Amino acid sequence: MHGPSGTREPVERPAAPCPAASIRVERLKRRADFLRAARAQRRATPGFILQARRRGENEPDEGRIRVGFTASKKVGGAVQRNRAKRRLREIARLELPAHGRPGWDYVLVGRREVTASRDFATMREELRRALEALHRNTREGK
RNA sequence: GCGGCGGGCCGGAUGGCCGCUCCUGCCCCUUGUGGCAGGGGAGGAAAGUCCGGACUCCAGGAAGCAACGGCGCCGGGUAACGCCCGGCCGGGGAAACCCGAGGGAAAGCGCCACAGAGAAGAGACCGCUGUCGGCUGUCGCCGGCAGCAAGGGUGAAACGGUGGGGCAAGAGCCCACCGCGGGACGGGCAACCGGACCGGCACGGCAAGCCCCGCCGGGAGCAAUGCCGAAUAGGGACCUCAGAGGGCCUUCACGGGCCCGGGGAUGCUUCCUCCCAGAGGUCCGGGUUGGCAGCUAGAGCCUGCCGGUAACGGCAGGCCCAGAGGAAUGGCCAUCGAACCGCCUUCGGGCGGGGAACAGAAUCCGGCUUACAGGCCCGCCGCGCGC
RNA sequence: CGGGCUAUGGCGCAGUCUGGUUAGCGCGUCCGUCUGGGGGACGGAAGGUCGCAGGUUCAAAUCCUGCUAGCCCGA
Repeated sequence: MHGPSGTREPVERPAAPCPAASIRVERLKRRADFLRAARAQRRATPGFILQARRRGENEPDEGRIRVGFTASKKVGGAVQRNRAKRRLREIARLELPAHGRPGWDYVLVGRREVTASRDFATMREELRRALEALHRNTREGK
């Protein structure tokens, strides 16, 4: 991206409620979970759409972060869809352990063209901001 | 050197850091959704799902008939094919070469619009010829009868073509050549090719219209199928096959054996083997939404030799080459880098920009078809120049 | 994995099986007339590579083959 001087990306700011480093991120598999997440909150970014939902008290896996990925046929052919999912998986892997919250479900939805081609560092930044916005929104709402 | 034709192959490279998945080995006071190390990890089309198989279930197999579907020059290859190779015939091209669903229209039915006189075993509109009559000075015109089908015209197609003889005018009426039909004989495994001689021409097209002939095909599909676990009340209602049969031998009896009969696929029928005294289906209610096998060693890949014009086959040696399951094979960076664009050029190239097509396994193979930036190699044809 | 349907003027549909004559119908569009104007009625007109590419045939929207796009079933 930049010249050779661009050493590393900005050092990650220790998020306020920094969770345990060994936190696991589970994969969302059930259709019902996807539907519930879609009905909860959402936030659109240029590269993807983030849906998020805090699980109820009696749901299992209390301390876990769960995440699912959606890339429908609208995103493109198999190549575009898989590429979009791979990149979404990667930003989730890099950002969610530090910036996600335990007990939440997240779903990342791919968009046509953009998800597969947008600058990677920018998408990471957008995910951090979207997570922050949704969490703040919930605190104020409740 | 230029233009063209055919075939084969490749389809970004190297390294670093961080991940995913499978396999193997090791480690553990954390036997876990664990850790560490090493190794494997998309394609020529993985695609469309258009053919052919393997495999599994419908119990296994063989045969006939009917229906339906597919295929269709000949020979070969193959597990098989609608694929491939070689050949034949027809068409295109100056050639290399390319294209062809290419059996049967003298078994039958059907169709051939419009135009045209006439469209299937047809026809006489304009015409041509003779003769008779009328008109007329003549050329000629009109009408009747008889003969003709050459010329004009229509059409996609008009019942051989060209030239000559012949005739009142004409016509395969006769002749030559070409075409067509038959064909002794010769060549070829065959499709087919050549063809002495004979026939005077009769036999239009469409079968990707019905059809006839020959060949092939039972159905469903890895969400097939098998096993384990968990859960529940192995619950309830209804329906189907059905006859829970008969005889004989043996035994005191229980039981066993044989025969007839019944059932066990998904058109009907026959035969052989095997199996059965229970099996199957629908609906209501409840539970589960897990795991394992199938799952990758195969019509496999590489090399060499041999057979074959070739497709391909045989033998020997070597190799192990993705196995996921909301679905791995990735992300980022650096260097090198093709197309393409700009500038310079001593036409060899140099400098800068630029950054890689179509597309991703889902049971597995053999084909076909379609998409594809660009590059490499081989062979052939034509033209020009030089030796 | 298996099966089916559709594509025709701007829109909705016929025609395709059984090939041929002007590819037709309704709505819409445009022009004109009636009205002071609008609406409406009447008269007239324009507008179609029949999804794409090959093939069969004298002739193809129609028959055959291969593609493309959209939709719907079943396991």
